[in-house]
Amino acid sequence: MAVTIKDVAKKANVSISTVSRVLSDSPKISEKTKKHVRKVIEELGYHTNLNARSLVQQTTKTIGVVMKHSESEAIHTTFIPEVLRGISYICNKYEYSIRLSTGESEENLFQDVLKMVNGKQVDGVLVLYSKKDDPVVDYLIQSQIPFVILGKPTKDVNKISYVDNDNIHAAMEATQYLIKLGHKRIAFIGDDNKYEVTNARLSGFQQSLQANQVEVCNEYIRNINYSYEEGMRVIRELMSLPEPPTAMVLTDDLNALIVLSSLSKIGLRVPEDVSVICFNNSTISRVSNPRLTSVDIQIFQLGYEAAKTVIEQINEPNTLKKSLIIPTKIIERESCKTMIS
Amino acid sequence: MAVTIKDVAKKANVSISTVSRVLSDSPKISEKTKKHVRKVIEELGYHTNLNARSLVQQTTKTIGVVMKHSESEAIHTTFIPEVLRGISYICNKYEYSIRLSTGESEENLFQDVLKMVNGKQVDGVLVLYSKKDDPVVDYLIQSQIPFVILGKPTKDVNKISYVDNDNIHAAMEATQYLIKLGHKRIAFIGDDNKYEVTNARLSGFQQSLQANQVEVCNEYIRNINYSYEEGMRVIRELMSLPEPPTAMVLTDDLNALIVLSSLSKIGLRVPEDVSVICFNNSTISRVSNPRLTSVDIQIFQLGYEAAKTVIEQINEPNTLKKSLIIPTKIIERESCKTMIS
DNA sequence: TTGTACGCGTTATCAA
DNA sequence: TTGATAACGCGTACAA
Repeated sequence: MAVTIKDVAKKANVSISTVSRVLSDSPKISEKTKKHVRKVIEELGYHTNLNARSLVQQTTKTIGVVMKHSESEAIHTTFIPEVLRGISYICNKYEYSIRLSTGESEENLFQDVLKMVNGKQVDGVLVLYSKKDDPVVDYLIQSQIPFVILGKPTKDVNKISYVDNDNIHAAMEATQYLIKLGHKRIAFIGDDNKYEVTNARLSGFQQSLQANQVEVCNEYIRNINYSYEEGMRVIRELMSLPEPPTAMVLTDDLNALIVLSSLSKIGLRVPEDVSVICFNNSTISRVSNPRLTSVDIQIFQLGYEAAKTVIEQINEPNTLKKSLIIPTKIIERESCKTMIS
Repeated sequence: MAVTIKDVAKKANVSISTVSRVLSDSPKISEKTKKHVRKVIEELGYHTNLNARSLVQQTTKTIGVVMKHSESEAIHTTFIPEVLRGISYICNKYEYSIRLSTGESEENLFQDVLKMVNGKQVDGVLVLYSKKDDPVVDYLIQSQIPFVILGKPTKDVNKISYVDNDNIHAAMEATQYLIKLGHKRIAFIGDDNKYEVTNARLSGFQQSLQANQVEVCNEYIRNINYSYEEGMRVIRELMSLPEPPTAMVLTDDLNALIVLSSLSKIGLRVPEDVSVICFNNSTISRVSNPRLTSVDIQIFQLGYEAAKTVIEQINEPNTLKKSLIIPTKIIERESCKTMIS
């Protein structure tokens, strides 16, 4: 059995409470006994049992991080490690720990969340996605636990704190960027439209076209879900249309990589034959061939602010729900070109 | 305050212990009272406080997962989400939770680990990397907590359970593969050589050359650490050598992507001018242009088995330390070609 | 400034 | 088949 506060007390010839007070550096304890007790703590190699502390303090100093469920292989490869970095940065700073909740299926994930909040294992929760009719979010609202969504809530917006980009606006800008280059036949290739991000970006795309009196052509709106084969097929179809697109906006740079390859396979060059702009600006954008012009959504910052907001909500539970929009920025590289008409 | 077992007991007119027994579905309780108590539990919305349970049972049913520290931006992008998938799969299956330990700096990470194992917040630990003189591992050994390394330990091999590929062998095979295609001037481009993987792969590379009486040329051994600029520089240098390499083995496919771009920039084609084989076989390998011949190290499986081993060690602490080697396989795609001499 | 005693929410042992 | 009660390890009023 591990060494407890009792053992320290006994060996130091003081009471348990004294030890406890030394641990929390209470000002009511003389420097002398502090020194003494600390020495004993050192000698015995004592460490406080965080479970016991949680039990009495009714707080865990840990947040639950809920990822997309992973039954599909398409965990957003470029996204996860980077948000995790942002989240970790804050958690380290505020001395919070992270409990990770993945889950094979949606049901599985839900149970996992249920368990950790019902089981009082976390003080707050950070949900890394947003989608319609998510039981997880419904439950979190009802449970009253502080939580924030990384993404735009699909409902109950005023009951939920969230951190997000303005994806509609960002997509408008991206589309606008292509239009300014003279493109009129612009395709939109999304990924998993179960999630709100994709929908928001599509919406922005469409709005931008309309705002610029460019005809929105439904044939140009496609979806490849991180599948190479699907990408090949879609690109082939798109480019063999009577009026093939001259530019494309992609919702993720991994998908953009697929499109780059597909285009190359059928002998088309980027940006000479078709311009490509994508979202996320992950490492992939920076190293592909050609390097991709990409909308930087500031993934690290997203994680950083989201985690920070969770902790704020924990510490001031009655504060208003807050929403934070992280700015985006188009990083120009080599994949877009003026349309010569 | 949340509803506790006491509240249930009171409302159901039974003792606390009866409720507890119902909770664990003890056979000593009559079906009748079980039904009754369960109904009350339902009505009150009672949920077990897992901290309290951990306290008395001296077990947490959670494992700590230690990632590389993240001060560098180069969290191995392609690796993390996929191992996490494997780990999650097992954790869900065995009803374990995951506590994630990242950390800005090495020191930071170390403190994090210290806290979670000293604080009795985890039953076991999974370290997702291996490197020399790692204080984390030293501490884990000394602390007696069950743990496993995903990677090859640098020392104390018989005190440590680990799951790994045979990276030396895998690198030999990859190199051999190029040699069989007729290549003699083969470069090796690694990534962060702080970690054991890179070293093992380099070693295998060198051994293979020697075994095949191919001269090992130190100028051919390089290191680009997920840096595009560095990649450009190295490739330029390499290819302007009097005798430039005709083939390369890369330790990661993200780096391979950089090399692909660099090569293209200076007008060299893959595989016509230089063959490229890489490790990890992530999505990137499958979608790049050309698609990369890659050593599949089975990342999911790695995570799966590692997590499983941790749980086994937890449940049978006195069993021998076990090491598991996950087989690798070269996935042939488009980036290698016979050398025409 | 320090000690006593109780409570946090469970599980487990021993009686009944 | 059920109930009291003692742990588990810690924090904290209250008392001294």
